[in-house]
Amino acid sequence: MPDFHRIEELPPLAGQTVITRGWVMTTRSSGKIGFVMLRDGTGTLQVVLSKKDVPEAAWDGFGRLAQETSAEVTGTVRADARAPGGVELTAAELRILGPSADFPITPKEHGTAFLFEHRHLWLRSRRQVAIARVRHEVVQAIRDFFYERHFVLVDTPILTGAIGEAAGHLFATEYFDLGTAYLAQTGQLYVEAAAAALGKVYCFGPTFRAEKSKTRRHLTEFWMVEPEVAWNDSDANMRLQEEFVSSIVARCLDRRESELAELERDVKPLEAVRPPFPRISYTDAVTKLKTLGSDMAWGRDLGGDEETLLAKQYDRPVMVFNYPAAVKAFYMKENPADPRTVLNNDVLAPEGYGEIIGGSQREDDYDKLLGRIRAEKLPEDAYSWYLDLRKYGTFVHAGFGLGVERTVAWICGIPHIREAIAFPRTLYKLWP
RNA sequence: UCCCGAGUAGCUCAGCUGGUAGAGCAGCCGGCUGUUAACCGGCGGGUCGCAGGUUCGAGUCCUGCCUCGGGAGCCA
Repeated sequence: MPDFHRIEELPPLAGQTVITRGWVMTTRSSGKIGFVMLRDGTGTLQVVLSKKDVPEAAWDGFGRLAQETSAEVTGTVRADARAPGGVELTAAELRILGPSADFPITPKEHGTAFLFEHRHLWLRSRRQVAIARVRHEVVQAIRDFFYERHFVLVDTPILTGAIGEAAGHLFATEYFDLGTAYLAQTGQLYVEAAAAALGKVYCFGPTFRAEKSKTRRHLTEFWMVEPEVAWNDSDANMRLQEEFVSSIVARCLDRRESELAELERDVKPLEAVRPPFPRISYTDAVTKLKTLGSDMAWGRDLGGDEETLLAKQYDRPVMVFNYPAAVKAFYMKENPADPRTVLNNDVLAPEGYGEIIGGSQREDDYDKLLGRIRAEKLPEDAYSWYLDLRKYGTFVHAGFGLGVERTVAWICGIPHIREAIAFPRTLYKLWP
């Protein structure tokens, strides 16, 4: 295989003769001169062919190029103000590697239904490439953040027995002679066990929810990162969250500027994302929502409308803490100052993107936890190992979960979470 | 599951109080030596989501169904 260059490597090579490969985006011709926009995932390149300067076979090949034909071009790198990107390739030779006819996604408008039916091909578009690169940066920023702070990655099981909150919202599958297994909707309970072993841990993997959600904020399969820290209380948990979110955003602003520009993302709101984030108790939030015209009542969970209304009041993510125990999960620690509430918090992203984090201090009192399990009629046997964590050296600890796709959608400024993952899984999408 | 909305050419859509199907783009053919979603000329392209009903006549009106999109609930 001959040595070749990726498009991103070409700008410093002006004057040199190189080989490059890629896929055709568009072609244009003015009779005896031809232009090809080539992309290879690292960048885009304009290739110029002059009929009199290339072999007949190469000129003939130019005529057979169609959208998404893959081709190899040999030519001279040349700086030219007329070329998009400032550098173009004057072709000496062109070879078709893979023909393409009638590519379904044309450079015109398409509806989302059509695009998602062709998701495997839509991924090649500029916007989708930019989103994929931002997502990659978000994931790397997450891993680096925890690595630098000496957290240990613990991979939690995807197949689990009956555990978690409500089994009706889990995907079920046969599991040999052990009955039904469920796809995990959280790694949190396992990561709590690991926190007692390793101190600061996190899990990062796919999560599954069988809810029949039909909104721009929901997927049935999504990626979630869940840190859990021994000896952190709810307040320390919130400080970790704001530092975490701020570092992810800063990293994208620093290293994915061109992708955000490609997505036409206004980065002003992102630049404001710095600690400290505003904090408001659930109770104060209810009062505030009422003054803003909402019919919100104490005791109800915040709905999408309430979250958006509240988040609009701030220029950065807002933390809402200490919700009523009745609307929250059994494992959240009771608030000693007001037992009607628990020591938890959500982080609401600005610009209407909603909840990107849900977290809490965990109930570390054996009897109180057992009481909650019984009150919610959860299978006590299934939670015996979880109760053990409170039996053998119980410890103050807290953690949270951040939804990767919601975070990516917010940072990219895209309207629908489905574009934030390569192959989204929703109520009606299992293919491709 | 509930509430809205949409299904017409490969794609995006138009089609008026009912009169027998239209545009742009894509594709194909031809022209052009600097194009930027190039441009100019020409050509082909339809089970109007499905089934039934009203009517002399239905893309258009009525009923049912199907598919998809948005929202609610649930949550990250």
